[in-house]
Amino acid sequence: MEHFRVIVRVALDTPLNQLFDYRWKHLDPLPQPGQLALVPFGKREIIGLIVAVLDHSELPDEKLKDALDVRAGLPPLREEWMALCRFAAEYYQRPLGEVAIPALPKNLRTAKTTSLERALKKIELLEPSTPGADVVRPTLNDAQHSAVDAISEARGFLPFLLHGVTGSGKTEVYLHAAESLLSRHGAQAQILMLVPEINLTPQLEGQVRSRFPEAAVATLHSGLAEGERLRHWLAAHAGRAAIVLGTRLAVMASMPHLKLIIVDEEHDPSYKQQEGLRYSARDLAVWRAHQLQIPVVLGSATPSLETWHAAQAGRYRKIELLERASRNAELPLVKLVDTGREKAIGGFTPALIAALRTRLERKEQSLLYLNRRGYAPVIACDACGWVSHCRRCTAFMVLHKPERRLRCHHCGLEHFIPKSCPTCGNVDVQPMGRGTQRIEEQLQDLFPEARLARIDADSTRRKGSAQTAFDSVHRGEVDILIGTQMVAKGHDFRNLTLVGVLNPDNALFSHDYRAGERLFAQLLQVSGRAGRSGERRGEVLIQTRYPQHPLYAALIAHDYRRYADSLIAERQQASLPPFMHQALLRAEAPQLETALAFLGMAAKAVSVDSIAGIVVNDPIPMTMTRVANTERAQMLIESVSRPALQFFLKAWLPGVRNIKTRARWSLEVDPLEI
DNA sequence: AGCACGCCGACT
DNA sequence: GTCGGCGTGCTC
Repeated sequence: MEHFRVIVRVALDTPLNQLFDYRWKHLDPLPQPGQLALVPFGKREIIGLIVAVLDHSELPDEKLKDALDVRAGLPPLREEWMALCRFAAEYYQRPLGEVAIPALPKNLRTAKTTSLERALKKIELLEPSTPGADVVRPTLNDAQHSAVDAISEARGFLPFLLHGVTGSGKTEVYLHAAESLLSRHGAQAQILMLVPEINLTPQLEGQVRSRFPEAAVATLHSGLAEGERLRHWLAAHAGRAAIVLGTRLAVMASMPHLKLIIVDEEHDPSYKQQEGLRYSARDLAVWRAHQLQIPVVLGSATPSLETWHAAQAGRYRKIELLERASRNAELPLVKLVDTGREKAIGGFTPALIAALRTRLERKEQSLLYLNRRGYAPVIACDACGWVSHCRRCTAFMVLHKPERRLRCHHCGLEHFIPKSCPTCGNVDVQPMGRGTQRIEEQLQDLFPEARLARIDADSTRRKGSAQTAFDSVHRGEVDILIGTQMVAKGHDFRNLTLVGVLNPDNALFSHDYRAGERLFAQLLQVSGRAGRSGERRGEVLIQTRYPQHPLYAALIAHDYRRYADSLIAERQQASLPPFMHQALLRAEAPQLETALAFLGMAAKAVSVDSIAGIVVNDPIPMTMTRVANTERAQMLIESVSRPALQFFLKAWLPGVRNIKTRARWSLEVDPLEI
C-alpha cells in the first residue's frame, strides 16, 4: 500500500543549478512554500527556502533525506517575493537558492532559532520613532508641487525619471510623495527608498524619521549589526515598517504592502553589486514595481543613459526640476582653467591659488577634489627608467608617504620605499604624478597658516574617523578640504564657496565608454558642494588641458540634457548600451592560457539554434590582466535584443558548466565595466 | 561553494 | 613514521 508522504522541495545556497527534495515526517502542521527549512546537505546542515510542498519526488526513496525542521515562527515569504527571486535568478543566470538565501538576514540562515524568537518579540513591541512630534514641511516650489502631484496620482506601474539639478529639492519631492501615499493607504502601505550609500547620507535617515513621527522606519544596509539587521528586516517583512530606507541590498527586502519605490541617485554605480550575484538594484526595483503594478521614482541630477533613453523613448515619464529649491541659492559658477595656457606648478594653476587665497582671506572654506589617493601613483628611477610595478598585478605600486610605504591598490601588497633604485642603485627615485597626500603637502607649503583636512579611504580607515573629519569641517575647523570621491556626495558644507578640481582629464580619453558619463556625474556632484548656503555664489574651478571638450561645455552651462543627448547619439552610432545588451563571461587562472582556453571552449559550446541575433566576441585578456597573481580574460556576448540574449544565455550556460577546466569563471549580465 | 576522501613530500 | 598539499567527486 502506498504511504502518504510529504516532500518539501527547497532552494539551497549552492552553485548547483537545481532544487533539492526532502521528506517531511510530520503531518501537522504541513509545511508551506515560502517557509525556511533546516536540511542536511552533504555533511552540513543548512537553511533552505521551501519552494514547493509535494506528495512525491522523482528521486528514489533511498536518496531522500529527512528535513530536520521548519521555521514555523517566521511568517512565510510571499509568492511575490519568491517571484522576484526567481526573476533575478533567471535574469542573472544563477540558481534560485543563490539569490534567495543570501537575501535573508544571516540570523535566519543559522541552525539556531533563538535570535529569531527574540527578534520576533521585539517586532511586536516596535513603536513609531517619535509619536506626536511636530512635523516641519518646507513649502514646495511649483516644479516640486507638480512632481509630487504626478507621483501621487500615478496608478499602476509607472516609472518616473525625476531629473533635478543639484539642490533642486528632490528629497522633498520624495518625502511629500511618500506622505501623500501613506495618508491615502493608511497602514496598508509600505514605501521602499533606496540610496547609494547610507553612511554617506546620514542626514536622510534623520529627515525621514522626523517627517514620519508616527510611522516605523526600518533601515537596511551592510553596516548594521546582525541582530539589528534581522529586526529591521522582520519589521519590513511583517508589514510594520511603513518606510524601508536602504542600500542596494534592500531591494530584495520582503515588503507585503509595498506601494511605492524610490531610487535616489539612480545613476550611481554602487547600485550595481560587484561580486557574487552581480545584480542592479535599480533595474530590480523597476521590475519589482512592474510586478506589483506600482509607481517607481528614479531620481538624479545626472541620470544614467539607460534611464535617460527610456525617458526620451517615452517608456518612463520624465519630470524636471530645473531650479534650485531655495530661491536665493544660485547654481555655482563653473570656470575652466586652461592648463595649456596657465601652467600648473605642483598641480596648482595661479588662478586656483588666487581663488584659494581669496577664500582664506574671507574665512570661507574650499574643497579640492582629486580622485587619486596616496602621495604619487608611481615612483620611477631617473637614471634607468625603473618604475614601481606590483609583482602580483598589472599595476603600479602607489607611494604612501605618511605610512612610508609602497602599496598596490589592487592586491594590497605593501613594502618599504626603496632608498635607491632596485635595478641600478641610483638614489634619485622620484615620485611621479600627484595624489591627495602630495596635494595636502604642497598646499601646506603654499598656505602655511591654512588648516587642512584630507578625507580619503586612507585617512578614514578607522571606524568613525570619516564622521569625525566631516564634523570638524562642519564646525568650521578646516579651511581647505582635500578629498576623493568620498567628499563628493551628500554633505552640505554651509561655508564652502570654492571647489577646485585638479586633474579630471584622464576620464575623457578612457577606453571605458561610460567614463564620460561618470565624470560628468562626479563633477556635477562635487560642484554642488559649493555655495549651498546661498549667501555667496559658489565657484568651481576645473583645471583642464581640454577646455573645448563638450563635457566641460555642458558642465559650465549646467546642461546635462544636451550632453546626455549627444552621448545617446554616440552610443547609438557605435552600437553600445542602451542600444546593445551585453553579457560578459570572465575567467581567471594562474596561467593566462588556462583562462583563454576555457573561454575558447565556451565559445565552441554555442549551439546553432540559439545564436540568432547574437554576437560572440573573441576571448581577450582583461586590460588589467593580472591581479594578485591571477591572470584574467573575458569574452563579451552582445545582442540588440534583450530577450534574444536571455534565450541564448539560458541555452548556452549548461554547456559552459560542463566544461572541464581549472579556470574560475563567472558570467555577468549587463556589465558596467568592460 | 563546502567538505570529504585520497594519494605523495618535508617534519615534530 | 605523520601533517598537509590540493586534485577529484558529491551534495536530495
